[in-house]
Amino acid sequence: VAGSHVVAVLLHDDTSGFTSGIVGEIFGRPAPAAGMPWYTLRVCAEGGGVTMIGGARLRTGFDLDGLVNADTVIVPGVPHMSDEPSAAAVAALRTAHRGGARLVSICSGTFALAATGLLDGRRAATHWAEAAELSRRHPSIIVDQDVLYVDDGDIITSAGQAAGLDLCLHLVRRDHGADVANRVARRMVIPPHRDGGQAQFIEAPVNADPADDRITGAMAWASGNLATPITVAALAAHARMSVRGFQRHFTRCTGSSPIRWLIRQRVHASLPLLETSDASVETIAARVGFESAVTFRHHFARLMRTSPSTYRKTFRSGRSAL
DNA sequence: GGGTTTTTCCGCCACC
DNA sequence: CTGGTGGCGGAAAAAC
Repeated sequence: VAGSHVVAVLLHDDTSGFTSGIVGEIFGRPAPAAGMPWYTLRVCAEGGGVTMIGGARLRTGFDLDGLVNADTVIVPGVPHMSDEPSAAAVAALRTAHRGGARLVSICSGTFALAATGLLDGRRAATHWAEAAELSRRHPSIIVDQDVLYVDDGDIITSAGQAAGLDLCLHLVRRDHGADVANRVARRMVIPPHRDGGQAQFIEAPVNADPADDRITGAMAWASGNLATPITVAALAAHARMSVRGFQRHFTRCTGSSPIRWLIRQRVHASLPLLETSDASVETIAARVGFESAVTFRHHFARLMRTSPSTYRKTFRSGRSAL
């Protein structure tokens, strides 16, 4: 598509403004750098308007026709989204998908995508409290309860309302690279990437475990010192725990083991370097804390499904026209 | 790519 | 008895 990438957000009654606001903040604001291809946002609703939580009414600039020729269609969740969406909305989503649009849902918006049948046999995420209901209604969908979002190529689903933020940043990363996504994240004053499970949010988010502070403290220390070799023993020492206890607490509050988390951090830190610097792969490997380039390539390939050098080439040769 | 060494993981048990 | 902690050792993974 020449020119601007069209993002259509499809609202439903009882929208809170929060999720649609996320979409607006990321896709509705100007590009982080002048002159680059960016997004055009269309806010759409069946009938040209929706009710909002608290009794407000929102009139949108587009009806379902706003989905026509969109490159991305985003459906934010609302309470009771699990009610069957209208036939017209389902048809519009199907048509958009057939026309090449990627379909995106936030939180319970996944139910609307599920109603199109396009998710059958594929992996999807939704809010943890509604995962069971989604499985019951659409048994062929593989509901992943352990992630913030699932990117299945042309269909991308996210777990909770705030996970929609992670997902939208992920889309920017996919379209324009990690460096641009990081700049958008910085503008919004949020961390550029959150890892892993919603598991950490499921159990007792209210009763904060004092051990979590020591874990996050160790994580912060590691993030700031990625360039140096870091052992699990050193992390445990920073958390003032035994290695065994540290591993236990880390997996509980993070959903992944310490070393896996660390490797992800290192790979993520390498992305902007690959995109914007001319440093060799070896140099970058060292800068993000891998002891050898071989190890770096190994983990990069496992997580990104490409090699560091082809990743670099992809973002050098104007992939952002997507 | 395959083999060796080192590190991490995790079940188990003992302890508080 | 419950619920958390540390240490040990074999299995698995990572680094070389």
